[in-house]
Amino acid sequence: MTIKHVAADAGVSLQTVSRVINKEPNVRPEMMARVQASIQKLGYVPSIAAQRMGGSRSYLILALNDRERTIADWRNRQGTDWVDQMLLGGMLKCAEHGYRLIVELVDTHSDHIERELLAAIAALQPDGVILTPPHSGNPIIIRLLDAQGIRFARIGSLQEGPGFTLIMDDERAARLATEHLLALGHRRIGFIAGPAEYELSGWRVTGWRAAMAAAGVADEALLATGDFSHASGRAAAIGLLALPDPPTAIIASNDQMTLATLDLMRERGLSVPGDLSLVSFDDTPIARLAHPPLTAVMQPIADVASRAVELIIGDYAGEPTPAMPVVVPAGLQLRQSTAAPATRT
Amino acid sequence: MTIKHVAADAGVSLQTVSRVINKEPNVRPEMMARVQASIQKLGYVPSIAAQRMGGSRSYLILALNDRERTIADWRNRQGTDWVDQMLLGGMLKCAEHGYRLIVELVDTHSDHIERELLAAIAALQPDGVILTPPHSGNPIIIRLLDAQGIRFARIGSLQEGPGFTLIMDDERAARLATEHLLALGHRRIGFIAGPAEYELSGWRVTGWRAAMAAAGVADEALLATGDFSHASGRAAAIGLLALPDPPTAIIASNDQMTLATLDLMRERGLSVPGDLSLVSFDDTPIARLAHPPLTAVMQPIADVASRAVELIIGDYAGEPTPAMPVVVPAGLQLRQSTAAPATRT
DNA sequence: GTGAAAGCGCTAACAA
DNA sequence: TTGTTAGCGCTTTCAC
Repeated sequence: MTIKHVAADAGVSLQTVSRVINKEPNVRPEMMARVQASIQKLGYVPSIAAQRMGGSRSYLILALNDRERTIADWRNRQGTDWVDQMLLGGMLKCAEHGYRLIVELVDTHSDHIERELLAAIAALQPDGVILTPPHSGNPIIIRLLDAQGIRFARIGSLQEGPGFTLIMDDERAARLATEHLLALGHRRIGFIAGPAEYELSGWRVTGWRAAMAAAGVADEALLATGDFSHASGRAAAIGLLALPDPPTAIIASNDQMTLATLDLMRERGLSVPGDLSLVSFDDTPIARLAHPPLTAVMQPIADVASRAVELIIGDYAGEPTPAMPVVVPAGLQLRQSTAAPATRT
Repeated sequence: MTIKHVAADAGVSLQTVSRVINKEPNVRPEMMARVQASIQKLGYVPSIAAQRMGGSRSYLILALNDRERTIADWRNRQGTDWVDQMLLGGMLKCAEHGYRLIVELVDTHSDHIERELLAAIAALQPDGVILTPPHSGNPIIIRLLDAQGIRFARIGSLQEGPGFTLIMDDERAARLATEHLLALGHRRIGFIAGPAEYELSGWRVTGWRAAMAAAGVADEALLATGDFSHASGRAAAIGLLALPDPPTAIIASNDQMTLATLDLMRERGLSVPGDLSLVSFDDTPIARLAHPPLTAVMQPIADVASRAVELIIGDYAGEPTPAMPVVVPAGLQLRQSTAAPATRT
């Protein structure tokens, strides 16, 4: 079934069929109806390879993820569902417009990152690329994509430069989380930050700092840093709890580090939220399956991915570009890991 | 960068470059080296769209999943990582061979399933399709793929017919699980089966039945059925526990139903494994994050997906086809939800 | 062992 | 508004 069959069946030229397929103007309604009837009847669907060859779009969008971290998450099976949420939001939005989303893994730290990316682009010739952290802040990738003239969306990066930028308002989310704890009566609220490699690590710290300062209880000693791993979260928690005036609540920058803190408390025979309130970031399945279920900042990954696809596709239709960055609000999911602090003696 | 540039740079014809790319014979080693040097130098990567247009492969493999169930899993965020494991095994294996894996969602119950599938095939012209349950047992899909002459692998189906078939040895796994409980001293072992729509539901029951019969403790009253949902698992568990001679252990056919049973026990103030031993199926993240962590049958989804890709790609190279079905062993992961039964008074 | 030709299914630029 | 022509980058004939 090719465009030729349709043209023959409808008694028109190839070009007219092509125009109908691509919703181009300058086709009489009756012609259009006739062509569409033939398309329907013959079950014709254009080959994207041929469309691509003809100089049109490839209807392919690449979702670029960090290879090492993604594979580690898949192997660990700890419930990290970043990729699933990307697919939920991105793939479904793609499907609405006849696009496909292809997940591609690329090494961030590799020196041949350019080769890898160029190879993927040359092979697939995607119409757009979605960058996730830490790729979204990688100047090499950004420059390369820009030079190639490929539209791309950067999720979780505010770095200046070309491409659509989308963030989940981490700063505000961190402030909300902190204010929630302050409202419960906490004054010593520790914060376990993520690695500096991720821009959002800084935003989250900023939000916490702002809320603490506003409440007049700021103390940089309450800030620790991890690298998103369980082990690093544990180490950070140990440090915070060893302070002369330890926190009564801790916010950790992802679920793994929060869980590490929870495990540590359990080991020490202490209770959450009795002895320590805990707020997590990301709200992957692990947060709701923990005991107690964790109060957590929900990352609207599916929404952001969906918006990213819209931006990439919408651009083609000549739609106006919204102001950057596009901010998708993150919410605080209250669960059972937060409570008023125990009264000190 | 096209094949032309390479040909010009190497001082050979297009055809020779093409031969080198496709590892065809009849190219002198020195020619080959020269061409490869040019390819390397220019960073040339063939366009898969053009390759496809030229009558060659598309280097695309479709992973067909059930739309409704997959989207529900993504939205629920309960840690079901079937798609991730498919990607882990399938996508990485694809990457090794220059292929891409595209996840495609299709309605099983839809009457326009043929239209959906044909559209995807016409658009992408994939070199192969991987079918997962319940698609893998769907005669309409199987017939259609066969008629289209597309290679396909069916995971989790033993139904006769064309295509490669792969199973995870559910029957043996169920037997192992049952024998584990028997060895612990259990005699009343309940089984919550999955819906008949999934062939593997039956295999699991068969394994349990065989082990129970071999031990001389078979009792069909101990068999209940659910539909893989939490609610159905709960209902099934309630039924089993209400028996005159209730089970001291229950095996449920997936993690959701096992967790429902665990929740039920907790509600009733009973302990696992103290009052009831529990064995789960699938071993998604939820199983290891439960309290207590669940002894579970691990589904080697990544391995199976990897094998499926190998079969599809390998076939092209003229490799001999292994005997069907390809059986990938499933193991039993021992955790803390199983123990010897409490002694009856 | 190598090269020249034709054609895959589609779209862009042009002409009518 | 419609049809015609050329060409996208590659692989397949088929000659040499």
